[in-house]
Amino acid sequence: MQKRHTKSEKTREPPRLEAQLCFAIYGAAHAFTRTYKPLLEPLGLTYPQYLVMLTLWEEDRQAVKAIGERLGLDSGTLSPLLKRLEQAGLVERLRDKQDERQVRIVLTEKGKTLSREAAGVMQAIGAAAGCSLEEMEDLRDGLREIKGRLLREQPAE
Amino acid sequence: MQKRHTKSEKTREPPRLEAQLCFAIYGAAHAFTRTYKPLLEPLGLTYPQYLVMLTLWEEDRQAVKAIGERLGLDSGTLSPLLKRLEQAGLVERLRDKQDERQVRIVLTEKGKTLSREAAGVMQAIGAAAGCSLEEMEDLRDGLREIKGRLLREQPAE
DNA sequence: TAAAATTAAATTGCGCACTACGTAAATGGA
DNA sequence: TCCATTTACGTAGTGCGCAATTTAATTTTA
Repeated sequence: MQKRHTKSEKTREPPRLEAQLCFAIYGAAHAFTRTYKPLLEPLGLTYPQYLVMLTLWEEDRQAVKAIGERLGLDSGTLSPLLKRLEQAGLVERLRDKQDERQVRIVLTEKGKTLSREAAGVMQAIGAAAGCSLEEMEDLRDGLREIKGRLLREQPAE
Repeated sequence: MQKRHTKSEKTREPPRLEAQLCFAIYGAAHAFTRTYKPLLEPLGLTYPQYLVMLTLWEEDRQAVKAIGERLGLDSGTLSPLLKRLEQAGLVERLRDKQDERQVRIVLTEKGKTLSREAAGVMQAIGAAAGCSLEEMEDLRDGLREIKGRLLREQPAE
């Protein structure tokens, strides 16, 4: 497959595979967001907003922290994002009565209704990816695996 | 490696799997950038900057457009990024004499030297991911595959 | 109970990433 | 030659994503 090295520099040995994996994961992630973008536009959602809505459709009234743990995002990212969802009328942000440090994110009726429309998005993605369910499962598992290993190495900081 | 095929793929039932794949790719991409971040910090590079440098170490004097095609980025993203690399003294931006629309990105000595230091980063990533070469290859190929399908569906817009 | 430590969100600042738009240089007719 | 079109970059505005700091509420400890 490779044809154009050993030209002038042979100093570089095999960073190629590592680099290729970098490019692959980077490109695949962007490919996902690009594919979703036109599908989500009619719903008025960005891709990260869609992911937040997915977690809320699974479980309503979550605290910001819980959403952040699910998606690997912190309050610096979520606070403004959730405010935009609130402005769009999809969620409300309510202080927890028991622990007033927490803000619970609650779906509005409009937010709940949106999940029906979003069902079509999921179908479309499956079609665009041209994946069987087993392919999706394999990829999901492979990604979870490498993600898990990457994140477990570091936290011992 | 994969043995997870519990046949019975007709269960078109839940959006769960689609959601899980979303979360997986999203999380894995972020896990990559987070793992790289502390390793790249001593080099003064962000992850996207590192990817740009990788392409330049493979081939110097590329035009902005060529780099963009390699990484799937456009000039709106690359122009400010390349300016920061220039300010860091790693590259120069030179107008092409033959076609003055193009700006060629040229490694400085400092930029070339940096590739030696970066070699250590690549080792560290392999270790952090705990991956064999085959695993990395499999994942790369799976990602390329799905990315290719995603991007080929859309452009017929 | 008061002080200290911990925790949850929000805020700030910087760097991507994309869309839309603008400028200038090359190109391709008539 | 002229002029419309295409191409290569750049800028502006919006929205993530993260680190560091701040504010406020809760828990711990003395």
